[in-house]
Amino acid sequence: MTDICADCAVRDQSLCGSLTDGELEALNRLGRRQTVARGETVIWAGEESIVCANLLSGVLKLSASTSDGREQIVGLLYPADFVGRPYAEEADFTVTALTDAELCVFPRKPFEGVLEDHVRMERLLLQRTFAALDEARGRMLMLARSSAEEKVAGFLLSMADRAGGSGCRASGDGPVTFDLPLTRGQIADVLGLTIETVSRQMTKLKAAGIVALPGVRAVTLRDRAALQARAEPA
Amino acid sequence: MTDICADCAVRDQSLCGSLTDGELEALNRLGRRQTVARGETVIWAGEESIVCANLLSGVLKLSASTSDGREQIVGLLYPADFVGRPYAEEADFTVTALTDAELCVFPRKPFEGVLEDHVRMERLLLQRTFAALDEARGRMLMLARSSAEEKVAGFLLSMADRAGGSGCRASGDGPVTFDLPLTRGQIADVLGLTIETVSRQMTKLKAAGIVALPGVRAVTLRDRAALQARAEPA
DNA sequence: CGGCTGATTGAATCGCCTCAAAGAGCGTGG
DNA sequence: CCACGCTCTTTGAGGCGATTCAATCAGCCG
Repeated sequence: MTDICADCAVRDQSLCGSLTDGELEALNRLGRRQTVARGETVIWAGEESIVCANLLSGVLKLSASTSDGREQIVGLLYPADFVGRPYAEEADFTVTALTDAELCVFPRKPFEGVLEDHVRMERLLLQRTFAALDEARGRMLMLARSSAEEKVAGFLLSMADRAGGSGCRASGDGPVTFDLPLTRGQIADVLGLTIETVSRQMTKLKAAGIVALPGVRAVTLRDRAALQARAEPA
Repeated sequence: MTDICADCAVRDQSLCGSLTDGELEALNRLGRRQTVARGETVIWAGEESIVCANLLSGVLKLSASTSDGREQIVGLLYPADFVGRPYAEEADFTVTALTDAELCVFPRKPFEGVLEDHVRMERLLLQRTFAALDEARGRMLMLARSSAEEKVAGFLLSMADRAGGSGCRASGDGPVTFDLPLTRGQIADVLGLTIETVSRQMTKLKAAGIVALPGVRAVTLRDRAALQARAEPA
């Protein structure tokens, strides 16, 4: 049998890290690799909640929209993050790939069974869900009480931290360059702003010499401390 | 031994509903009743996470603030809701009583032990945490994308639903009257508005004949459909 | 070179906030 | 019992930040 877990890049960071090689068997039988292209939607809000998954590579967005089309990104998912909503018949949020991505997908019902058979995995999921809840609540403060400048500055900082492992040039306070996996419009959806406001704030930070924008997607932090000062809250 | 669970009003609705009378013993030994007065803070953000609890009666707020004092209420807690954050060394949010309230308090560490010994309770907590996460994310959409009018209308509807059991006069679309457990300022903190804006929106709804305000704390829904139309999104 | 998508910039508007003052409800003490 | 002080609410006037609408610009691919 092909062992899809054998070459799993996130084996130890994901939920599966709580299982022994033997226990992994059960999941191994259940899971299947799936690649999704940038822009593709994996889960639709309002549809039946069919699958759960581990994200192997790429970045996904978790979004909610009003009936008249206003959208809000309520979370971003990175490799090793858990995707989906066990114990719900219906998905409340839409999951869409921001970059090409790879998932390890499990049918929800059988996955719930595995969860129930493996207490350590269930406990790890509980801890991650708490962490996600904390993050969501922190984001509520940001959305409701931060100015556009604070939102953009904070967002750039968090993206820089997140990109630390890959596109990083230097840590400390030296210039760091990285690529944003989001368009201006998507950044606006994360921050609860409009695309024009995000653009204006970026331009302002550039004019202040705090960041440089070598390309449309690229960002260089020239003065992390100044950026931090403008991010303040969150 | 005194059995504090014996006369528990929320025995079956709370996390404890997952336990048999026998299993309840362990929690019974751990827990202690605590009453808190309106305005009193139970958990301080940034402090060590010492306790978890079940809310027995009253309403609590869960809030976050920026370093410069701006506050946002990130959740409301009602009887039978779970309070606190297992598996975290530090509390990220402040919990404060909006009304006089009664809690069944457990020291966090020992509580985690009980959680680990009782899989059904842990599973129930997982499901509740997922539900809280869904709610928090839905609230993000509201905070970021709803107008002041939509926020206030939606808030009144949700409070009416919540008060359904107690202060209700009639269901359906007839006039329903209930008391808000929150001041205008606290409503503003929930909705990410200012106190003045909340007041103005309430006045506007009253002028439109959609609600009546028999007292400062009391609200009567005169036209639920119209209110729903103004709430739209969320 | 068009044509497309996404980003930037500008001008004008509007919604909500800020600041300010007055009013209502309520408990306390003279 | 009423005056007083306190907190919360309402209402008004004015300003500012973010949005809206609109046009231009940059990168990319056929």
